[in-house]
Amino acid sequence: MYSSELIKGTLKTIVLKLLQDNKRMYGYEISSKVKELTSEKIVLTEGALYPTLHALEAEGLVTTETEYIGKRVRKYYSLSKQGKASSKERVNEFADFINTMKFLLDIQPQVG
Amino acid sequence: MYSSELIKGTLKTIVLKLLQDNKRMYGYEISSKVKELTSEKIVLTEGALYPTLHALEAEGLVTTETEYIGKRVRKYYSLSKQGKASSKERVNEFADFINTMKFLLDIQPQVG
DNA sequence: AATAATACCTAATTTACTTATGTATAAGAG
DNA sequence: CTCTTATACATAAGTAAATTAGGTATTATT
Repeated sequence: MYSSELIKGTLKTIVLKLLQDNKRMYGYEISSKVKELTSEKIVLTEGALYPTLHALEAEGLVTTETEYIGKRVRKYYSLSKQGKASSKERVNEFADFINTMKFLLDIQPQVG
Repeated sequence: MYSSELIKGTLKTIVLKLLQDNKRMYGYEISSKVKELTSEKIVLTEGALYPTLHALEAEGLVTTETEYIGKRVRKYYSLSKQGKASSKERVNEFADFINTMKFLLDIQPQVG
């Protein structure tokens, strides 16, 4: 687990990228997927995730569909057209940022 | 210039790393150096930098010496022993974080 | 003489979280 | 068959780390 400061500001980027790869996901699924993909190094708390999803919807970057599995509700999120564009932009910006930081912090790519 | 969210949480790491490379720096110099090294992609605002330097001092990670250049004051910062250790830790953690994020966001190292 | 650069500082506000709490259904363990 | 864990959503209060905006003063440049 990384110190919480580090992850700050990357949540929206992570969510948008996952939605780009998976078309349609619900909150709990996003959180599980990130935990799995990062071997629990990055864990999205519900208190951060749900408000972020609501913000993305308010910004028009995602659309939602509610479904019922039995009596249990699931809210699926999909990228809108702007969401797809925003996702690419954000990932590119982050990639650029990584390069700048690697240079600034003199981080070498590890061999092996 | 990156969106301000991205840079969040990296300020202390950047400052500690610069102090590790340069032994002794003053606030304005740190800010100028970062601007220069990143071609103005990362610009530390004074409202963020000075409180951060004070916090690092309060945490015992840096020590200070005040000098006068003519009548103008300069406050030099140097890493303490703990500061040096903390600097390495933070840079390593960030390097690890970068790798996790590259995987998660499917970022390829660019050729050329 | 006016402006820009150097050099420090802090207070009010905003942002993006964490922590805590709440509701409810479904599955699995003992 | 009851208890715990997992699934699945949500919000509210508090906190940390910025931004924004202001302030002071010296030195260099136009």
